Amino acid sequence: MEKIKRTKVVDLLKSTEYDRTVNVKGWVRTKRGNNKIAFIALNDGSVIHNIQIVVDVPGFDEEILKKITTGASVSVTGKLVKSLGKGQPVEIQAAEIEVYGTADPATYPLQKKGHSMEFLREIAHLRPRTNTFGAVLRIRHSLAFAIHKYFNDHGFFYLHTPIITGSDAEGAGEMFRVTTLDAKNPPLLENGEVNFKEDFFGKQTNLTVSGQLEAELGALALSQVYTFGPTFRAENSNTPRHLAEFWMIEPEMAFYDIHDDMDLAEDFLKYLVQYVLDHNSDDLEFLNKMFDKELIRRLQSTMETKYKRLDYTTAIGILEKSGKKFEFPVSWGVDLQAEHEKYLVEQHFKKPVILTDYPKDIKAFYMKQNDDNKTVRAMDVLFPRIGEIIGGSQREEDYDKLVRRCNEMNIPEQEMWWYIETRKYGTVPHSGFGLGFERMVLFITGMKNIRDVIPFPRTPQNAEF
RNA sequence: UCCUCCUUAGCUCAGUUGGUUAGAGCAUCUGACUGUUAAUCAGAGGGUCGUUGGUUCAAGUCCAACAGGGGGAGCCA
Repeated sequence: MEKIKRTKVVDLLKSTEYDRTVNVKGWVRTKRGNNKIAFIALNDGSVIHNIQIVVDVPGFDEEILKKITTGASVSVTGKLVKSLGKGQPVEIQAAEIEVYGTADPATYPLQKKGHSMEFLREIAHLRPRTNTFGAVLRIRHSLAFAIHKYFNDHGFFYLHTPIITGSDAEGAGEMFRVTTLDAKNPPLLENGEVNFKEDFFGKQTNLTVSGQLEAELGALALSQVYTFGPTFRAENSNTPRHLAEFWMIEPEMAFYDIHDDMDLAEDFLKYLVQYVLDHNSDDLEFLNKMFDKELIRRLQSTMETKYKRLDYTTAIGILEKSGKKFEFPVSWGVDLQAEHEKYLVEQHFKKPVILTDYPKDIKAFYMKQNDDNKTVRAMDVLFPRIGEIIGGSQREEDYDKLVRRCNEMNIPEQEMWWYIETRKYGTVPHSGFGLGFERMVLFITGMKNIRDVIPFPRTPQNAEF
């Protein structure tokens, strides 16, 4: 038989050109039947659905059919026909089957039946072959693409900020050290401390915790830039919302005040949700059915509503008047705890909330100071189920105020000279925010644990795959 | 890092006040069935009860330490 080009399952299922010979390649999900007829559900990851292969058993070598078990990889050539059974539009009547790789059923860990997420994390090398991870990974891709598309279509430039950074003053958490020094025998100074002058870069370096400061440099030249890259936090965080290695999106815009910043954040989030609703409906329906019956409705409701915007001081008033007993008592000046954010978003307003103008003492040094000398132009977007999904602010563009704030917060001015100097030459008002990519995937897929929305999660005590 | 719960077959779990030979469903294997839909029906195999130590005549069951995992909290995105 002449060689026929492979067609993906996603295209075969949409095809109405019946009775033509096609070739499909993929991994067996199930085989069932008897000694006359067998049905193989084949999946190639192009779509959540399988294509059904119909096998006339007496016409095939028994040894080949024996190898076709759950997990095996095969190439099937045959006639694409309208399905005789219910449940699928088309099926393939197999004429030729080649087995690429077998999967011993006695040891292959993936069964036809569902597995717990905890078990699947232990077999991260195989879990992409499940329906759930296929759906999550396709949605993750869609979201990444939509992010680039949104910014590209809005005149932003993709700026690549460094992954290895020489500054440790960003204040966004513990950092991973990057070094080529011998851990057992490092060069020492006379006082016994490690001599980092002999290290690869001639100074202490770390993995980045944020590309924001560098993104600001880009915005102060290109007007609108964004970063989309990996970030690293060496915090000992063991929660369903934290990773040691995660991806972050950080747009930074010159000539934007905090209101422009909030407008962009809200429009951006809605665009991403709508993009996935439009392009991944099969995967969303699967997740909605299997994991989270409210998922699609919740996504749609965040599209329809306008996010509630209010300042920190007003929010504190609402919490104080709520009459609720919080584990952490509320008063002006405290940082909002998860329980407080949950109350505001899920009980009081019942919609996403954008909180602004936080006390300066609980926020970073680079945020623009308000005239009240108490608060800064920060804005956090709080989502149901997730909590803080975006953190952003208008940046302090005044040279003297920024230097004063650095001194107050013990930020080493000499290390940050390049950042501070942008306020000396052609400074402009500007703003930006950071979106945790995995938290967005978490929200859109309805998954419950952030370890299940990234292919290879990095968490404390876990870097197996 | 703190609090809390869990660890029994390949997977998901049950296992009584400590008491003979540790159970189920699914998966796997064998057989039956001419169109199945996470097929169905019948049968079979499969366990050092996370590890180490202790209490006891006797430990899957009680105690301790350690390891791994879940949930909550903090840190944050």
